Amino acid sequence: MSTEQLRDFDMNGFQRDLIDWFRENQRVLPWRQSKDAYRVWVSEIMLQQTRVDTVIPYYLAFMREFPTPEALATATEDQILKAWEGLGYYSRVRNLQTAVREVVEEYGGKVPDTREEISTLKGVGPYTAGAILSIAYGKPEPAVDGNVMRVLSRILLIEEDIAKPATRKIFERILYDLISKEDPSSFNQGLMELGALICTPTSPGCLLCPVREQCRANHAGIQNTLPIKSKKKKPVLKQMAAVIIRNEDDDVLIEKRPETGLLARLWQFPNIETVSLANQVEELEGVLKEDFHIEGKVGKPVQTVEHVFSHLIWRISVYEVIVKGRPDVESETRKWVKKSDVEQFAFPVSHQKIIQQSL
DNA sequence: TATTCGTGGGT
DNA sequence: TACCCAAGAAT
Repeated sequence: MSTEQLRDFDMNGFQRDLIDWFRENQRVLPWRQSKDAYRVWVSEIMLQQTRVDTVIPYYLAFMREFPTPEALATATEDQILKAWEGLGYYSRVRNLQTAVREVVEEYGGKVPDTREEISTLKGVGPYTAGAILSIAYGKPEPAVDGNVMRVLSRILLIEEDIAKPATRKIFERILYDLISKEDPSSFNQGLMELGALICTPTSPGCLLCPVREQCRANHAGIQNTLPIKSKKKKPVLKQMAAVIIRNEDDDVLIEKRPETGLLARLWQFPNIETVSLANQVEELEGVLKEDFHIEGKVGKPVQTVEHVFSHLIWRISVYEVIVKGRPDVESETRKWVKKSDVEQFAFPVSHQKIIQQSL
């Protein structure tokens, strides 16, 4: 044991109390019914920056539709995006399929069990690698997520800024010493479970904590001031105009978003970012004329949808244009679909709202 | 390293 | 309301 932060720390007592607590108090969750590496993998990808309660129904449906690496490897992109619709961070599922295909082709369908190999897979970063290795394969590898940094900041009284990328490595180094070598799975999951149920961001339940005796922050009475975390900047507001182009036969025009970037390859209603709210109608009509060769007045917005992302806000004024027949605007990324068929396509939540209210 | 990538729930 | 937050990774 050479880690400075672990001097005079009761490692054995901490491991024992944490693991005993986890074995007794862990939640019953779908991905805990087996330690199959593929199932663990899917759950860990879904759980990135996403709450357990949100993930559960998606996980159950996803495993029913893609029960094996082979099933996911052979699915279409439209299928996997539809399965992910509403979960957010859609590159997760595209990366997951890319990685699963590599596992099928290069590893005979068996998820690799070394950090070196598993870390080469798309979408598998330091946390996910450690989670799969410890939970599925019982290896003593750290899995440092937000819970772990918060919990250990308090337990060991560490005042590094956990918002900084470099801080994660500090915890990883500590954990290579601190992690239980007998049950790395319960130890890692126990840290996260403790963070989720007891050692919460605000008002931690120290009176119920199984490791309060080992907690330096609790002894010092400063558990509410940890962890140290610098603040993020506010999201930028973007004024948008979207248009529902439809005809008298319930045909609707939709388009596919660009290959990369925000909401990549999801479907949407044609829309633009407008320079000014005052001239929004003119801007939209100009684009309809030049880009779609559709003449006509868009009138007043039929609804306004606001959607908040991590780093920006869309305030969307939704217009409607009725056309005759099906103007020939189709291409690789634009198509006419029956209103009743729209549900087959994967849309971002902001456009799901448009569908619900106006379609 | 800082930013880009969603969404919904909690306070 | 206006934040903050959640089992992060890619760029």
